[in-house]
Amino acid sequence: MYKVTSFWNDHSFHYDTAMKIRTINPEEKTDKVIRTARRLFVENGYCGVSIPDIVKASGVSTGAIYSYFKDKETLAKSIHTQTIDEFHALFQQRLGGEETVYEVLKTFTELVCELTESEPSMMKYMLFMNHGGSISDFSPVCTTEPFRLLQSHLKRGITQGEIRVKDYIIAGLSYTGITIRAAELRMDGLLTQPLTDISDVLVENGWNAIKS
Amino acid sequence: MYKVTSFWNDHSFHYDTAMKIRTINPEEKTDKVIRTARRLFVENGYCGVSIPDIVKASGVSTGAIYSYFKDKETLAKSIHTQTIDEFHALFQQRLGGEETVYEVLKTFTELVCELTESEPSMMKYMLFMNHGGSISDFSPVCTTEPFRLLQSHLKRGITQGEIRVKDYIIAGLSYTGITIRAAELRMDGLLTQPLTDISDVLVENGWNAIKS
DNA sequence: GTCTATAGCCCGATAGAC
DNA sequence: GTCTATCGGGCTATAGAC
Repeated sequence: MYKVTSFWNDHSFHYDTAMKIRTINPEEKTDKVIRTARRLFVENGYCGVSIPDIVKASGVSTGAIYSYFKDKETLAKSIHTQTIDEFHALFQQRLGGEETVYEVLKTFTELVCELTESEPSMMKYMLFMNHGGSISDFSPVCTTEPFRLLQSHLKRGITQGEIRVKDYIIAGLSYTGITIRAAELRMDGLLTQPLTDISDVLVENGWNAIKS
Repeated sequence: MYKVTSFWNDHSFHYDTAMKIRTINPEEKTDKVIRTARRLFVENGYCGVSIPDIVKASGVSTGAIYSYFKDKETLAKSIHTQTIDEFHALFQQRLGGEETVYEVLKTFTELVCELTESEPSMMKYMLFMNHGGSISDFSPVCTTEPFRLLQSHLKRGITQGEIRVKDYIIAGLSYTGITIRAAELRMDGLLTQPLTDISDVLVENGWNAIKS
């Protein structure tokens, strides 16, 4: 059997009566496996990373990995779900719900810029990870919650006349395309400045692309 | 030994004296292997495609493949080079050399839109193919000739005051980001319209993003 | 629950027939 | 030059000790 637990829960540490740290517990190891595997997957692709590779890089044994995850595909699926959930949580956390469309878009760009610098594995996963059709039922990142949230704000902006582009999908890809492309080039090493230094320009260009 | 020949050369067909078609010759088979492998690579990733897979899909035997290409990596490298050369040739073919910056950018978008519909494997390769670090010295697509050509025109546009954004790299990614994102979403099945139907909108949005 | 060792499979690359 | 058969190696997943 296997189980997939939340990243952050109240079982992350156990102390015995003498307050000495016990053996690292399963939740921590699961987390370590997921983060290590995500980094390796974005670097080498799903098929390019073997379980022995993950064992060596994470320090968690084969047996332990297979006790947490039924198989390699289940591990990949956990990484997928948790990465998107994590991004969505961070995005919602920054949104109070009362913003103008412009402010929501600006928040999106700023988040992507910051995460590209601070959590490159996470952003690389979201932008580059292509499970190569081999794993069938992975929702493309652009159909997931954070992007649907963005789309609902765009629809509002179009209705209210703030946005010139009438199709909300085209408006969305036109705004986000700039931010996403900048993140891609930054992670490919073509942009040498930190993305956080140019997020204002990206917001400005994206908004010019679609505003009325 | 192995050799990599140009896609289009004068040895593609041989006729005997009675004008009956001879056995399919090596150039045709090399081409078939490259195109089949490219399609499989973009679908399943480099590591996700085995030589037996290519043998089955192309109808060319293992022995023949290894006579054209030293190994799997050499085959991948040939695909990479030829795909970029092919795109660059098509791009230059549409440019007379006397265009305004706007016309060059518009030509780029129109080419990407048309190829996304007519040669999806080629565009998928250029946009998605990530050799996962495993193959070391692959130039990222965005550092290759066609993109440098675009950049030289952008520099001119900035100097002449047609473009507001002062950094040519940021101007370039802001314009192309929209076109490229549209191609990505189309190939992921999220855009149902043919890209050729919306290329005017993409040009307009991209130009609005960077124009003075 | 977690370890090591290994079974069984398929891959990349080659050898040798034609 | 092109085929099929095959070798060694490394993979996924499991079995069995602790």
